[in-house]
Amino acid sequence: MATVIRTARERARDELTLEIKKEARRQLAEEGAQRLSLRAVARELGMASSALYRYFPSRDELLTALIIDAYNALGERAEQAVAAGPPDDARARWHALCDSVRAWARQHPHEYALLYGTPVPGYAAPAETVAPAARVALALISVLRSGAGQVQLTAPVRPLRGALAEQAAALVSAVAPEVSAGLLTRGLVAWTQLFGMISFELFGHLVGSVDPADEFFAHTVEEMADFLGLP
Amino acid sequence: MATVIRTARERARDELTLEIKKEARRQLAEEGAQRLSLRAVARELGMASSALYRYFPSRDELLTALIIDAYNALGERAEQAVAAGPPDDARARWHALCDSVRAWARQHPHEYALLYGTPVPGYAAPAETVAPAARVALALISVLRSGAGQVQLTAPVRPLRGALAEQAAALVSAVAPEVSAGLLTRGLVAWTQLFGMISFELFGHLVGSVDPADEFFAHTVEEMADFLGLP
DNA sequence: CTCTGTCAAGAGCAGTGCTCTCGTTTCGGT
DNA sequence: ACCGAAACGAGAGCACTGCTCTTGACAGAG
Repeated sequence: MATVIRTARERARDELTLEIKKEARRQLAEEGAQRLSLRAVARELGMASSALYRYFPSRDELLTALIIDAYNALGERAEQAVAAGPPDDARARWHALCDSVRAWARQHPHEYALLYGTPVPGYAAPAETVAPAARVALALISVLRSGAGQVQLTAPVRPLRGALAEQAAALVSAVAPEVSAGLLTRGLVAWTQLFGMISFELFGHLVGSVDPADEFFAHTVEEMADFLGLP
Repeated sequence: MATVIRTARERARDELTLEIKKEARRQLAEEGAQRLSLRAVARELGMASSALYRYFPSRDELLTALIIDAYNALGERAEQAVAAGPPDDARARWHALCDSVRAWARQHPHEYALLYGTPVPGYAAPAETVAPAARVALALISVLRSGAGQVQLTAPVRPLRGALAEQAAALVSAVAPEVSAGLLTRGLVAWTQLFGMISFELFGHLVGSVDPADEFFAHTVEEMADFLGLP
């Protein structure tokens, strides 16, 4: 196969592409996306800045590559956390999922900000990013599915009206046939709550109220598990 | 008073300061904070870029001024929405609060991103920003206080452990003496949920699931009202 | 009227993303 | 084995950016 018998040129190209992403990721982790500079990457790699354009057509493309890698890293971590939890304990899996996402975010704050912070102006997420981006959400849904049969809601879900009913039904039939539309909607609420809380913690909005946020986070995850009716 | 009898110089200075902020806000609203350029502001005002530094010592200082203005605009809008609601209907006030925040965010997406998106690298929020930033949270707490007596929780609040118990107690005694620590903690959960949901909507994370988000937002606000036990 | 502090403007520095050109190297087909 | 085409790295250069420093003009206070 052509993918196995590669010319020296192709091997060098692939290696350099990885090297560029590695150095870019290093600068991203240290300084943030805003200060990620193509020239600085080139300088660190000992090459001319113009040479980088043979590998990434623009700075945005390089950032997109980093975004995809970050989504996959976070998604993989979340999937592993869910898979490692006891199969019959949806609540434990929910905790594992939330903890893993928060831990990753705290370990990679700039990458988290790149994914869930302010989008780059005039930047439309390319189609290649949506699948990696969906992994965390799908992990959350897999938790709901694993506990779908034994869900015990303390309060009944308010009826879904109009467009929301259709959206929820479409999602149910697409990714979670054994979950009710009401429970899936609660999953969406918990999803936005999780990332809202993590963003507030990382972006400094909890300073002065519940910072450090470890116990607030643990408590909230538990309360949201109740909200989801997880057994 | 010296603030009334102002020299022509002082008046010109104040006017130009406002003019600069106005033009900067215009560019911010159009292009986002990332692309806000001091030189472009100066160009638009017909002055040299170096002259701007007599009014704002750096780009960050100008951004800080815009941040404070934005926090105040959002805070004022939220306070008015709460105040305009029926005094004896905490649930209606909660809806008004959430709707006003979302409406402002959708009308001023770049300013919202400046407040709740990725913080600028190496930028520590100056002390002048914390009071304006707290206004929305205080408006939320005022809703909790107005309904504190008649709260009916569908599920009891999980016990607060360790540091969280202390943090919640400190907040209660500082800003909401008639609210229980458990309810206030739920308020914090709803607070992070609200901004998480709005951020996801504005930053494009709801595309493909519940976009447009109007009905999802309304539904979630109602469910969170139940979560808070609002009458 | 003089003197002092404020002001706008211009030049300049160091940095950015990106483009174009120019030799050189490498690869695939003949 | 050769030769043209494609890929490559380097360099110069463009149009920007935030920011600093100097220079000369002007307004306000004594």
